Amino acid sequence: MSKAEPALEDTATTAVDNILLAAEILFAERGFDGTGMKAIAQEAQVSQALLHYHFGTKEQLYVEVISRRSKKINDERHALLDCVDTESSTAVREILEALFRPPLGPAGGAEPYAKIFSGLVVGRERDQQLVRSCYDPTAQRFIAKLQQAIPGTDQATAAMSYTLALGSLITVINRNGRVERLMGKQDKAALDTEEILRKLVDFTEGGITALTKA
Amino acid sequence: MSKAEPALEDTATTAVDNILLAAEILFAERGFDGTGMKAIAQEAQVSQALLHYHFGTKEQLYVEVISRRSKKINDERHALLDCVDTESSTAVREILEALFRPPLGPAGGAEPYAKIFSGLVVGRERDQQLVRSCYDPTAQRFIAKLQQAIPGTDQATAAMSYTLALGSLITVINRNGRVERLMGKQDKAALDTEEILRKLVDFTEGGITALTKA
DNA sequence: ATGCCTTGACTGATCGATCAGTTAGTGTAT
DNA sequence: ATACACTAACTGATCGATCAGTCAAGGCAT
Repeated sequence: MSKAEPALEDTATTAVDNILLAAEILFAERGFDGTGMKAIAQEAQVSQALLHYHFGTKEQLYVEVISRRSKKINDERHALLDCVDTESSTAVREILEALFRPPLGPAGGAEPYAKIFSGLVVGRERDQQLVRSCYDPTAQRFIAKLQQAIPGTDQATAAMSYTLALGSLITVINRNGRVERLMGKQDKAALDTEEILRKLVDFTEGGITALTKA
Repeated sequence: MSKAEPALEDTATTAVDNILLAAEILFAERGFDGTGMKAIAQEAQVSQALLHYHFGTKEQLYVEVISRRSKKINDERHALLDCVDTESSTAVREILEALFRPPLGPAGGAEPYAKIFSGLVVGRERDQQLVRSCYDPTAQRFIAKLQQAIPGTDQATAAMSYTLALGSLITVINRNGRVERLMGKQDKAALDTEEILRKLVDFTEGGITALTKA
């Protein structure tokens, strides 16, 4: 009993984890400039000074939130992508599913991050270097895999395909209710994630086919 | 000569116009929370108090910037959309071009707004009501036109097509250089607007075809 | 001289960041 | 075992800077 055993620490999270979680939620809801260190500290139920003690500056905390979450997402993407057989007739669909499913958050708990993720795609200057370091390497892997799956596709076309497909994702990842509103749905129920994913893959596969045929 | 004639006011803009232009630029670069009224006043070369005199609050100034620019964009969209013959074989392509070309900014001067436009699509709570009032009516017109052009398409499918197509737009409207970077372009020249527009229409038309066939 | 613009000066509030100081745990010499 | 030294974790108080917004007064047409 002399040692603390981290194995059984279930809900008893550490202060650092509390801060990261609180920061992720608030950054997602209000953006970087809209979120105060005081609000994060209150949400995490720690003192504001502790945030600076652990992360230095607000910007470094922001970087930490994004780099950690992006690592989880991209690790999951890589695992799915490596399973794709580029010779298969459904290769493109599988590649797209590997691209879309992890950020759509089937592995629980990534929902608040979705807004940050979307924001990065259209991001300001601050975010662009983050995208470069956290997402560009993975993007290059997807682009290369697309070129393998569709013979005769140059990097420019594959990169454009990747970019446009990613754009389609971010309009449905947000879950702001606009799609349902434009659909004229009477039942207020949100769309099912699997259904969205299927339509997303249908749409982007059709788009890529059109682009690479042209 | 007793009246001010707005016809010949070329570069001699009014203070209100200067404020709106400065606000648009800064809101686009730094976002709502990242932009201070002092910075807008300096950019517009007027006093900070004048901003509050003309627009009341920062939020009202923001609304004014977006509602004015969105009106121009959507007026242009409506004009193009009304010219589309839904019986034509190229109807979908023409509809998509009507959707994409105005915000891509061929009519000069809309470039800084592109970042605001993108931000609205993935927007926070504040922006969602703005999207509803400024863009939803136009969106419904495009969705209805799509249903006319592709017989047998229900509103849900057309709305999903519209949403996904719009997502593709916002990744290329930003011009943050990522597409060129992922393409591995040696020449630092940015992509031509007309070329981007063509690929965008190719991609989204293929996607919509896939969605409506399914 | 009346009414619309425009301004400098200013307010209280909130921002991110820093500080000295407290607590708890750990190793170490006696 | 006991006393001491050192460190990581954490906090309350407070800093200067900046925030959006206010106000009385000046300029300047008609």
